[in-house]
Amino acid sequence: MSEKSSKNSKVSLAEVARAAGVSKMTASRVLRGEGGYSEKTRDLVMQKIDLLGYVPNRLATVFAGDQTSTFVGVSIPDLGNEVFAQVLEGIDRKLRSFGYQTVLGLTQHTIQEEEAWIETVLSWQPAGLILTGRSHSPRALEMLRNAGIPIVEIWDLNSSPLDISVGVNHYDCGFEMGRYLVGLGYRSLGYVGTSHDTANAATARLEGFTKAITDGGGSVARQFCLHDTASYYPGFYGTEQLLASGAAVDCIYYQNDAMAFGGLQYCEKLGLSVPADIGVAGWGDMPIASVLQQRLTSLHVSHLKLGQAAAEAMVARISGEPHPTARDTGFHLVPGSTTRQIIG
Amino acid sequence: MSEKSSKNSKVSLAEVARAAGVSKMTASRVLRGEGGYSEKTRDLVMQKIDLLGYVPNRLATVFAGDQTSTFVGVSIPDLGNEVFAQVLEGIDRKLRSFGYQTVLGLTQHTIQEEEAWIETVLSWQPAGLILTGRSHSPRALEMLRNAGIPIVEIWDLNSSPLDISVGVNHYDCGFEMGRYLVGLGYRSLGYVGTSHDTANAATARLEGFTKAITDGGGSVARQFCLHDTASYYPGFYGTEQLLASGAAVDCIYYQNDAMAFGGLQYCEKLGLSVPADIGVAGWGDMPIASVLQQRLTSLHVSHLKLGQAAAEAMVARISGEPHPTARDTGFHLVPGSTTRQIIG
DNA sequence: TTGAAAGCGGTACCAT
DNA sequence: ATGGTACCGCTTTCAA
Repeated sequence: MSEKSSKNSKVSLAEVARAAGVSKMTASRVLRGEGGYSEKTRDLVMQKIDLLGYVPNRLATVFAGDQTSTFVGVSIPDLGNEVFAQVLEGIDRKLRSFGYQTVLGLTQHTIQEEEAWIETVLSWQPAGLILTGRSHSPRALEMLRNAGIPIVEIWDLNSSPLDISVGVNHYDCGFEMGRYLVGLGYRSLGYVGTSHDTANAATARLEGFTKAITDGGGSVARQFCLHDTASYYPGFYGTEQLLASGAAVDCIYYQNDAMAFGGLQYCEKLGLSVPADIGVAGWGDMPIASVLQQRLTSLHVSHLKLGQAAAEAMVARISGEPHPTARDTGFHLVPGSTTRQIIG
Repeated sequence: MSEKSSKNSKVSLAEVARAAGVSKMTASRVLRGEGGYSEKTRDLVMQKIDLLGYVPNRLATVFAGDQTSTFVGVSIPDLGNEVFAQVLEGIDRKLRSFGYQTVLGLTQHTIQEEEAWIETVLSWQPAGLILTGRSHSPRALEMLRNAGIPIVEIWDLNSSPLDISVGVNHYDCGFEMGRYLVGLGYRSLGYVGTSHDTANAATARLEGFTKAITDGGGSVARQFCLHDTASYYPGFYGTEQLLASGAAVDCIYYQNDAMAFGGLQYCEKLGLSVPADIGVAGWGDMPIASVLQQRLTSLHVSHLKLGQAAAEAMVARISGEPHPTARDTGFHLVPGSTTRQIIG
C-alpha cells in the first residue's frame, strides 16, 4: 500500500521481477500468459504486479517487438454533421471490441489538415488508417503508400482505392433520388448543400442527381452551396436564399436530412405547404426523420453499420484475412410524403 | 526514387545518417532543429530525409526521452447525443492546434467500459486524460491517481475534482429551469430523459429541477427515463408513455433539446397545442432549436466552448502553467414560446 | 521452467 | 560542429 502510493511514476517490469525474485523474462512471460513458467511463479509475479500497481509500457513493447501498435488512425471531416458522428461511433465501438484504439483526426474537410494529421499519426506506428473520403494531397498519397499499413477509405465507395474502400456509391444515391423525383413528375429542381474545397461525396450525389434529372427531361434550376457544416440552420438559410432568388423550383433536394428539415421549417415559416406547394427530399434517413409528422422522402444509409464495416475491414486486413477491395454497405430509397405525384 | 519505393517499411535515423555521411546524433539534431550543425550538414541531411522518405518513430523518441507522448486520452459517453459530439469536436480541434492527438474512448455511459479503456490508454503513456463525468470505478480511480499525469474531468462541474474540472453545474441548470417554470405558474411537471447505470449530469439536472419545483410549491408528478441515447425518438416515445400514463402534467421538462423536439412532435401528433395545452422545455440550446417555428424554452450551454476549455486546461497543466481547479463555462436560460405564463 | 544478452530507434551526456 | 556511448522497457534468441 504505502509501497505503491509513494511512487506514482514508472514501475517497470524489472522492478516487478526483482520483487518476485525472478528474471525480467519470466515476468514478461507471465504477463503475456504465453506459458513457460510454473503456477507458483505466475501467482507470485501476478501478486507483485498488483502490489506495485504495475502498468505495462506498451510503447516499449511495440518498440522492442518491432510490431505496429494497436492504434488505428481515423480521420473524420467534422462532427457537426450527425452522420459522421454515427460513422465514428460505429468505427470506435467495433475497433475497441477487437482491442484497437482510435486516434482521431478532425480534418475540417481539407486535404491539408488531413495531410498534416497523417504525417503525425504515422509517426506513432499505427496498425492502420481509416480515412473519410478519397481525395488526398500528393504528399499524403506518398506517405500512405510508403507506410506499408492497411488503409481503409470510407464513405465514398471507390472502385480503385488505395487499399480497401468501404461505403456507398454517392453518385448512385443521387441518381436514384433524381430518377424517383423526375418519375413523380418534378421538372424544375433546386439543390441546397454545403461546399468545401475538395470534391466530396455530396458533390457526387449532386452529379448523379443532376444526371438523372436531365435524363428525365427536367433540370436542376438552382443550387445553393453554403460554406458551412451540413446541419439544420444552413438548410434553413439556404432555402431562404434559394427561394428568394426567384427560381421557380417545384422540389428541393438537400444534402442530407438535417438540412432538409431546416428547409421544411423555412417553408412552413413562409406558409408554403409541403408537398402541395413544393417538394422536399433529403439524404441519409437521419434520426430526426423518425419523429416528423410527415415521412421525409429520403434515402436510407446505415451510418453506424458503415463505420462498423470499416473497422471490420481494418481488422481483417491487419490479421491478414482476405477482404474484398470494396465493400458496399448499401442504401435504399425511402419514399415519403414530402413529395407527391405531380399530375400533368 | 527506386531507392525508396523498394522499402516501404522502416527507414531509420541511422540510415539517414549513413546516407548523409554523418552520425546519428548529428542527424537527430538536424531533425529537431536545435542547432549545433552547419548549414551544409543540415541541407545534406534534409535532402536524405526527403529522398529516403524517412518518417520518425515517435514511439522511440518518447521511449528514449522518458517523456510522455503527445497523446491525450478522451473519454466520451456516446456520440448519438449531439452535445457530446460537439464537445469532442471542441476538444480535438483545440488539442490539435497545440500538437496533441486525441485517443478516443466511447464508454457507453458505463464505468466498467471507462475502466477498461483507462487501463489500455494509460499503457500508451499519454500526456493526460480528459474524462467525461465524475464517477469512476475504484480501480479506475487508483490508476488515475497513480498515473501522475493531468486529468481533466469535464461536463459536470466538480468542486473537488481529481485534478481539474471543466464544465457547468448541472444541478444549477435544472434548478434555474425549475424556478423559471414554477415562476410562470406551472405546478405539475413531467420529466422525460434517459437513464444509465451511473449517476450523471442529467440526474443532477433533474435533482436541481425537482428541488426548485417543490420549493415553489409544485411537484414533478411523473418522470420517464428510457434506457436509450438522449435523442429524438426517445423524446417522442417517452412523451407518449408519459401522457399515456394518465398523469396530469402542465409542462414537460426534457433531458435535452433533441428529446424536447421529439416531445413537441408527439404533442403535435396528438393534437396538443404547445404552449396552450402543455408546456415544453429542453436543455442545451442545441442546433435544431435555431430552425423551429417556436423558440424552444431551453438553457444555453456552449458545448464546443466547453470542449475547447477542457483542451486548454489540459495543455496548461501539461505545460506547467497555472490553471484553476475548476472552470465553469457557464449557461443562461433562454425563455421561449413553448412555455407561457399560466394565469392563476 | 528459467535466465543472460542483444537490440529495437531514438536522445542525453560527455568528449573531441 | 560533430561523434561515441550508454540507456530507456521490453521482447527475441539462445543457453542452461
